[in-house]
Amino acid sequence: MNQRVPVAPDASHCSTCMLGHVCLPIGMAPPDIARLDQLVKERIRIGKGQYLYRLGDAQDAIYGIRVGSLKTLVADAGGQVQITGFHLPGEIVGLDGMLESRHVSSAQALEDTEVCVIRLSEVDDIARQLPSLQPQVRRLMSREISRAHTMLATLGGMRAEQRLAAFLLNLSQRLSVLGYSSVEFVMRMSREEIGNYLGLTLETVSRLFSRLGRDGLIRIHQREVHILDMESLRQLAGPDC
Amino acid sequence: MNQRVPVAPDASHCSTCMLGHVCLPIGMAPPDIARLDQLVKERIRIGKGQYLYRLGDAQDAIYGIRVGSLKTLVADAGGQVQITGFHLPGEIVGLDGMLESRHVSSAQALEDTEVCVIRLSEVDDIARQLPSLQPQVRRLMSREISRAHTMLATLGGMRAEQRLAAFLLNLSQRLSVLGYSSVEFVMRMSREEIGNYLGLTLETVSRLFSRLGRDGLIRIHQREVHILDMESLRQLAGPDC
DNA sequence: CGGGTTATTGAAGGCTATCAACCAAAGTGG
DNA sequence: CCACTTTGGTTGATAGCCTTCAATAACCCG
Repeated sequence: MNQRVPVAPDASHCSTCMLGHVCLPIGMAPPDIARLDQLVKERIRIGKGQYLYRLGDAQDAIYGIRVGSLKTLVADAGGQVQITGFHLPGEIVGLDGMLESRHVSSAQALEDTEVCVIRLSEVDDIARQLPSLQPQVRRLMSREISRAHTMLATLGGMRAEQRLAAFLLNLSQRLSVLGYSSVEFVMRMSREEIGNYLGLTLETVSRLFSRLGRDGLIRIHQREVHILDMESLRQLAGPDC
Repeated sequence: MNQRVPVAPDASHCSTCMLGHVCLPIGMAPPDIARLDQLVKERIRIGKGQYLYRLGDAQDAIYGIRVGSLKTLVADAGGQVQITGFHLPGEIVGLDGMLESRHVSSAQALEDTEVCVIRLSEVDDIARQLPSLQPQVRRLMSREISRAHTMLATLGGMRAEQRLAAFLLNLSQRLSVLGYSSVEFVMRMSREEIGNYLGLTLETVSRLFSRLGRDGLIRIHQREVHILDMESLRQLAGPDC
């Protein structure tokens, strides 16, 4: 099951973490970042397929992904689920569910994953000596709102092929920020998960991947993707991406 | 244009506002709510069709709706827009765009509207004497994230008729919280706006309204709706709504 | 009252879901 | 080590939902 790991005194902290440029400290002044080091006192290791939290669990912390990846999902009473996001290292999950201090979604590991635990009570404590922390948390939440709104535009306004192109470009862009190749990567999620996320069936996803391959925009084998023609892919996805 | 109105000393404050049970103070202890009164020093009146803020505007405040209604929307470089929400009195808008202190969406009045201005700098000031304020703001943001995720599930997993039924039920429920009838109300938005919001064309929306009318679930004339069979409507929308 | 906006309705076609078969890879267990 | 099973992915045929194009009607506001 999930393994809770206290952070050793000599272990990597926010100020020395390689993900500092994308994670919680993003955009903060270096002296402020040093003060974040007290914030994370615990980490959690999650095996592939395990849950970091589930709908209904008490919520008193948010989580920064250190290694691995997660999907977040909501479920209705009928058991139908909707994947609301795929999350890579440096991203913060668990931002919903503060209304009732109870998670209204679940987070499941797509591979073996480790997250930093950021307790909200500590946030309020440390914010007394670090006034830039509260606005920072708001910024992170704001980013999640904005991300969800962009996703609404994708589901509401694009057709299947556009959605898939936008999905690939988004993944490519986020991986490149982390230092990985933007044209050659492995998708950690199944066709079914991609389809659910994009409001399509897995068959449609598979077909469209094949078509993008036939058209020479990508080369794809199972979950390994090569982007061969980034420009055409961008054109497909629309003016933004 | 928009009219900025200082809040008179004897005017209604959060502690005496009729919307206290749904707006920013929701769930806060009464003595804490009294302290919120210093938070709102200004209101803005917006005429129908006018914008409260637009994409790219500097952002340093959030807004609580006092009277009227708004839609929020995002736009891509190609000019395509996606409506991300319709907002009623008591709801807070402007929660996105904190990442760069610049709005990444726009908010437009569906009718003559008045909002309370909540400056974020004041939030951080007042929070020093009122520790429950920061968590409260996070709760509101968390609610918006959760709302967006629910909407993703609607767009990703439901067919047109279900989406429209869910839309009507959602509106009905929110209006009833405000003290209005839950079975008879006026929609302030056009068919096109509903369609955009739900990822449908305006023709599909119109057709489905007509069909729901023929089937006896609702009676509809232009923007006036009577819900005749709430139960069937719920059944249509799915297990939750 | 007229002009423009908004809503309704019809016909046709395309996109995507559904149903189904098949394949590949990875376990599983004897 | 090899059948057998399971899981995930690909591809085909068909149906149907929803969009698109189009025309008409109703409404609203100056």
